[in-house]
Amino acid sequence: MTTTTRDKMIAGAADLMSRRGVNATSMRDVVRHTATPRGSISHHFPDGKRQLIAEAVTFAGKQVSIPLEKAMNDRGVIGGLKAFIASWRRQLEATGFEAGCPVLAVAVDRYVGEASDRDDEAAQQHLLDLADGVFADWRQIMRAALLREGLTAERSERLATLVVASIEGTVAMCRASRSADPLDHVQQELEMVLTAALSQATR
Amino acid sequence: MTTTTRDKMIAGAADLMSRRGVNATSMRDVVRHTATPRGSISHHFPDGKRQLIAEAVTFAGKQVSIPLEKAMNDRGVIGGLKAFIASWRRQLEATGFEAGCPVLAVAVDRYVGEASDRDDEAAQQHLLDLADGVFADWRQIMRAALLREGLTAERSERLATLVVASIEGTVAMCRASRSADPLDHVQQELEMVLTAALSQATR
DNA sequence: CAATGACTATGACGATTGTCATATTTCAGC
DNA sequence: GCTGAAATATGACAATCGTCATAGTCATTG
Repeated sequence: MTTTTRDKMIAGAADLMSRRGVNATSMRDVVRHTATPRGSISHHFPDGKRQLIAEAVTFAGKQVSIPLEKAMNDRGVIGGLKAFIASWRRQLEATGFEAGCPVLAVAVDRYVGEASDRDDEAAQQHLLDLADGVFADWRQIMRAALLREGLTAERSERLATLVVASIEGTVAMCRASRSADPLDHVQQELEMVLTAALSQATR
Repeated sequence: MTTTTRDKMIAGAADLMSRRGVNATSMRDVVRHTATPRGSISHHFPDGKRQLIAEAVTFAGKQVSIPLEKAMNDRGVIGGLKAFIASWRRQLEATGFEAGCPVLAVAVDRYVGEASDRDDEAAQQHLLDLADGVFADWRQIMRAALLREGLTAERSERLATLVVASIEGTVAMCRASRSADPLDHVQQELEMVLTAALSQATR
């Protein structure tokens, strides 16, 4: 596969970003971590680090949204929620609570590029828009599943926002406390909220 | 006041961290932003940037927890929640959705210090512990208020975790989307969850 | 075989970083 | 007013950053 090097760089960047944040992940770290050639970075990503970050964000977004959508279709809203949370728990525990969410990292961390881009607000907003798009994507999957179960559009939107936001926050809290306890607590409460909303809708 | 310079540096660091993240905030930025003398930084913070970050985290933690605890005591759980969310909304809108939560920034962003500390895991954990302590502090205030209203210890702990985690995640999402809509949605749902839990407890 | 293109290797560049050493200033307390 | 400590100013240091230029390798074509 000719795109192996490029893909490894993107996946490695997403992984490092989820562990350290955007600015703490240097391109030299990426090539070290993925055992890829350093000279290829400007070849595969002519727009530099900003492009690599952007591709890492959309990559991480799809990596979550694709199985999430499948789980929602196969197992319903509650099953999809369980699968969503389980995947985050797996990532946290597999990395010793080192890796969080790379999309959240972009949403929190402001990328400080080369001197010419220091005040380039447009380029900055582009990364934020990408992160926002990923969140909106996840939210939309949740929202559609809730709609299918008979909830109103407004309620579905609100609950989807609550689910995505609370899980993102919880993952960060788990990383800080090196414990999955917050995830357990949030999972229980979210399941109660959704089951209550669903039973209320079909009543 | 002799501590004015020091305090301005801490507050400025917290502000910049909430806007850009930890690593995108340089000490030169802090002194530029706060109009404080650069030479004083090693005087007031002999342990360097790591100490400044640590003090900024605990400062930001108290800045939230003190009014939060007061609101919880004065206006009850729901009123306290409203005040909690309102303060975040104020900060987001006052800065044009630039400033998020500096504590979350520390929880997501890994500080990359000088070469001698690159592999110093202990010093790294210290900052994470501090962020975790702030989250635990906020959670504890919420938890105590719920306990006072008659909820069980387990339920109070779970709901407190949900509230803090979801709001942290929501603030980051608002920053990404440059909109307070997620905060509106989460606020409505959290209020419904808490009122339902309270009425269930006193029944 | 030649050659054309994609890909890799390596070193250098200016800029910025955190830190430190060394003045210089400020200002209580005597 | 003098003195000594606290605070501030300034410049330099090594290290690292993202980027780029140049040269080398390699495979797939004609």
